[in-house]
Amino acid sequence: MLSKKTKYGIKALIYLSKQKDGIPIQIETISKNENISRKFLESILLTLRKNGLLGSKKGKGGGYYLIKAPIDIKMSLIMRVLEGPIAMVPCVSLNFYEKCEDCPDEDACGVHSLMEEVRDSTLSIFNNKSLADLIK
Amino acid sequence: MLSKKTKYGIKALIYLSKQKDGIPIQIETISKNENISRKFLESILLTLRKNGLLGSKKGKGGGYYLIKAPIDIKMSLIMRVLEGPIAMVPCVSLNFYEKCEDCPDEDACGVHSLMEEVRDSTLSIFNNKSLADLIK
DNA sequence: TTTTAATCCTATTAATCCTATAGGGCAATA
DNA sequence: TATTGCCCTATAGGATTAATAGGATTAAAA
Repeated sequence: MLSKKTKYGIKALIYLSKQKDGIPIQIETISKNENISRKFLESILLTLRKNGLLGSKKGKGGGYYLIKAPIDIKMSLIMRVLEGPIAMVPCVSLNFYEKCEDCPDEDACGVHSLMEEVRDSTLSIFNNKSLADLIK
Repeated sequence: MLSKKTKYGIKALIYLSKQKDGIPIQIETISKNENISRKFLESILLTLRKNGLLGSKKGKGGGYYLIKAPIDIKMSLIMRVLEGPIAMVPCVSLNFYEKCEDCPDEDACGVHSLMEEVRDSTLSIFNNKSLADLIK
């Protein structure tokens, strides 16, 4: 299930996509327009900035803005930054791989190969969708 | 991320698939062979039984057994029973639908249609895999 | 130079969900 | 009727998520 963090983050990104390029938008503005808790949103925007999705400007007239064009922001990146691994099990995760301690042989594991399939199909969707595709 | 409940449940189902049909296997046996906490496994097998995946026999010589052949048990059912909705958001869930309280128009929502795609592709994998496919 | 308006950052709380355990009840078999 | 093993509910503890608090820092404007 999608966390609220991810949901709020995507909403904020969509909101920013609709603004004029480069003009900083304040947290408060997004918070009110999208009905998201001010402080919670603050921490979300911070991680989006730290992961290179947003730029910010401090002080009066400051705020957040998109660094790249919406069409150049893949959904797979957004999902990884906000939600974490796309795979359902760590042992098939490309970016967050971890071995199962209880599984002697990954290649022989039925769950492993099943989850690999799921990962591939999900990933191909997220890789082929950009933030721009969410705005219609 | 897949919960331990689901992981344990699948392991137990695989274990039962490998047994002779209809012979009840005790919780204790599965617990020891698959290294799963006895009591936790007990509650998992109970939900599998209540959802029509397993049968049980009480008393001496009792235990759990598969009701259907592994090939007739779709992974989509197993996932729904153990993990819950397959969709990432309730508003695109087929079996556990819930309206987003913050979204005025689902058809205009970009997240909605994106998650519908993800659901469809995941579901088509789970619908086309059975428990039998996990055993190789 | 002072005020004001913003983000930045860390810490903490509150709530929820997940994992695991406890203990007795109930049914079937021998 | 004793024993075996599932049935069921309750609950504890921990991890994660969601939200809040408060001040530090930076930049623009008065």
